[in-house]
Amino acid sequence: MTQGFTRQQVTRLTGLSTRQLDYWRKTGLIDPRDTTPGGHTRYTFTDLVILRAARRLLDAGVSLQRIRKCLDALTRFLPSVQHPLAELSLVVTGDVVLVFHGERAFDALTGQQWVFPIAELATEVEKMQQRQPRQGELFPADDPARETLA
Amino acid sequence: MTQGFTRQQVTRLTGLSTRQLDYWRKTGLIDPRDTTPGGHTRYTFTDLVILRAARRLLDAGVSLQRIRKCLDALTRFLPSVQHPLAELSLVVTGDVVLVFHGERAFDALTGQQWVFPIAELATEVEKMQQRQPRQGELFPADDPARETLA
DNA sequence: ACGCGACAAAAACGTGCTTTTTTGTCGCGT
DNA sequence: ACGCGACAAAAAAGCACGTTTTTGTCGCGT
Repeated sequence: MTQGFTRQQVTRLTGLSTRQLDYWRKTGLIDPRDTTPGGHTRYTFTDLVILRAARRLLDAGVSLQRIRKCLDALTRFLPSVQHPLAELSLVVTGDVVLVFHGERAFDALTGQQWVFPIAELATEVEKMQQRQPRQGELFPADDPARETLA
Repeated sequence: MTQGFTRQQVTRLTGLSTRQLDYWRKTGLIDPRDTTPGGHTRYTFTDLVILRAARRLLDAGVSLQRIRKCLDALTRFLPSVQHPLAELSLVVTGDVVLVFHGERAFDALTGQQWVFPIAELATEVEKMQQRQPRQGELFPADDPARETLA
């Protein structure tokens, strides 16, 4: 297998600058293990995927600080996922990153779930419509004490 | 069929206040047709669905101004969809509303598509890895004039 | 080539403030 | 009940500012 990617290889593969690579490594966004005896950095394949994703996020207008938080949150909310960015689908709009995991979607920062199958709303309202009283009859919305005579 | 929903019925079905209904109608977020000779408003079923959705969006922390823009954008980007809010799925996070239409997802405000199947990134990088030259060989990244002798 | 340090420009963030939007409440007439 | 108008509180948006983060560039040593 590969021994690890050099910095230049990574810049080619990701389109990131060496400056960014260094800074990101220094600030802890990634932590490639050093394998060269001379203290040179070697990036793993997983690092590559992460960096590639980060690049796209940047292009999408997501700031680096937000990306940091997202990555933090991902590993926090999905500890079972070994390589979050390789297994998940992200959707970015505006300044928010959504994570799709199976059927669920949630905010990558807060972990809050926010799925609205609006279609179900229609049926929901329809159902409420069914229970609508005929004319001027009030129905006991908040009267739990109302018991039928069993 | 129903002749149309009265204001009170709508407040019950949607959980919205009469004030909101009036204001929203006045500011053009909805436009129920008047059917009563006395000038009383009658809401259509579609209005109900829209209002119900708007309510949930509000609860989710989306401001009304954003909802306005979203509704505007929806009818603009998906003119083929007769009743957007009844056919689409929305995902809300933070201050953004995503629309899911079939396989695609895009920002409800800008219409910009932002889907990141990160998994495909892996294979993408893998492919680039394949084409990687052996040692210190430079490969002609931007040299289209390089022709083999055919 | 890589890693590091330093300087500076660009981008993003937070904060406090003002303006606009939205909502609640009351009242009056139909 | 509905619709409307008016006043005020709450919420959101916009804006200017200083601070922090991020990036580019240059240079030096390995």
